[in-house]
Amino acid sequence: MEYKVQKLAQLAGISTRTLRYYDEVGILKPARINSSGYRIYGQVEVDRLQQVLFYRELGVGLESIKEIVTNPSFNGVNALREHREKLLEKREQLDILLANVDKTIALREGRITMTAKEKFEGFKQKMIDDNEKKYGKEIREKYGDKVVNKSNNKVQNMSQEEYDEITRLGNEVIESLHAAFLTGDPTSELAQKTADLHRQWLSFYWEGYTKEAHAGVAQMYVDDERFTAYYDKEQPGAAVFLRDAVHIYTGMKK
Amino acid sequence: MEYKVQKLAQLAGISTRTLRYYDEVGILKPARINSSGYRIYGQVEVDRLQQVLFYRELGVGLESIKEIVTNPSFNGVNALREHREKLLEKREQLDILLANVDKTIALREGRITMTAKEKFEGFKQKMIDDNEKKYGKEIREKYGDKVVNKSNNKVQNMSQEEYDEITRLGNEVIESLHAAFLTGDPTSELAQKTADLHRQWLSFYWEGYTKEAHAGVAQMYVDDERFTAYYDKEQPGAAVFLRDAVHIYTGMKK
DNA sequence: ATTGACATTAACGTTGCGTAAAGGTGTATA
DNA sequence: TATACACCTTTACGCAACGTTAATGTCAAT
Repeated sequence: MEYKVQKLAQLAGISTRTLRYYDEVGILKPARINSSGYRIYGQVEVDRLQQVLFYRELGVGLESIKEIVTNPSFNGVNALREHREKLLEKREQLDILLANVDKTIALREGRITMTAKEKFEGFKQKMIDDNEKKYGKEIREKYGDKVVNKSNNKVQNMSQEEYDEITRLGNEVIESLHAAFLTGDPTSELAQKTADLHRQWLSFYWEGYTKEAHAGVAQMYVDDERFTAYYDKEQPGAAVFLRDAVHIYTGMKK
Repeated sequence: MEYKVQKLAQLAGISTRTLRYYDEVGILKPARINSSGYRIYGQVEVDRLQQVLFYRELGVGLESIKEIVTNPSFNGVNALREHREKLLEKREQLDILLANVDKTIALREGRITMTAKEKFEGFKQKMIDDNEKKYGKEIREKYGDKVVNKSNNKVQNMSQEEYDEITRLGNEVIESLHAAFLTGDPTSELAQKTADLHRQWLSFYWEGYTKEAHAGVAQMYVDDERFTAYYDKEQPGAAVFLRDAVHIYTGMKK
């Protein structure tokens, strides 16, 4: 049995364009071309097309399909396994997106009144601007623009609740540090709790928390006098103490 | 503070091409163009860009983003909700793909040895070909090419186990029909069990089982003499009996 | 004056076809 | 036999969101 494009197309439930395209990219060449230049397909091609469509339904890309169907020695299962991995990745990505979208919707339709929100937006912007003015350049040099921007974006899209929460956490860190400092022992339970609070606080600004980065920031509190001044304001030595506590907390203590 | 493309680009962690593209499609126009034709962005544009990138990270399309950021009255939350629906659909699609891929992998790496498998592939192909030769045209006319192709594809990608199972089921239908026919009552338990077996058997070939289609096929067994002959071979009247049983089973009995 | 970093526009490439447009082929019918 | 009509062909733009040359202009410093 021989078919021209349209016959084969409706046999397979696809368009003639698709068949021509498959010919063009070498996925499925017709058995022969007749004297009028028409594409003529035979049984072999029908079978092959069936394979192609099967893989296509699984979402496999045409390039991979081509490898599978043109290369008899090619292992279809392995290709499928690779494909599976890609699908899994995509789904994870989707899940992350969905979580963020849900979160954003929840925050946006939240209980922030318009005027209060506007004022609040001003605060946030000020917070970002201040930070940029004070530390912008160094921080950007140290961590790269992307990280800083992500952080700023995060702040900008924060809700009142989140803002309150982060402020509260910030105060808690200070209070906890104050109490822990009095023990004089960075390994003490209180000091470790402080380190943990500090981690939570940081996590508001950072996408992916890592121990290394945490330890790095703690070290910066000692190296950069502006930070040192902030933490040492009421208790000289508090910055060093916090760094030690965090280094122990993160297991970065040499 | 004013920025040219590169400054703004690295501030935002994107490419200059992206900025020019956003200008081109009207998502983010520069504040002004200087005498040399350079794009100059100000604080307003930085803020806007931050918004754009925020929505972009949520996977929102540029068209929607454009609506959101250029139209102050536009409701961002609603756009997000729409977007959320799209994401959910995508994930469902992905899940279906994944399930099918997994299934295929499991079947392919199954216990069919190469030579046995090849022989088996031959059988399957023969089965498809025979069917096409016998009933192809009519069936295709009645149910459309897509349905038939899906069915054929399904058979072609069946494992030995599935093939055995379907053969076994087919026999079971015949045996059960034989026994039920002796009761003479299509409403009898045995007859209804036969109808159920028949449903299971059909479901191997069909994607979406519906009562209507089931009833239709049963009717065809009576209308088409080739089928009638097959079922009536040992017991004349069996085809009609099966149809009646199925019509009762599916609730299609007028 | 030259170099080097930065800017510009223009235009193709990516994936898998849909959708014309412009024109040959095959056959049934007036 | 002319013509209509269904079917075939190639060519090529369009989609999303930019990446990637290529060719060329601008600015500040050497």
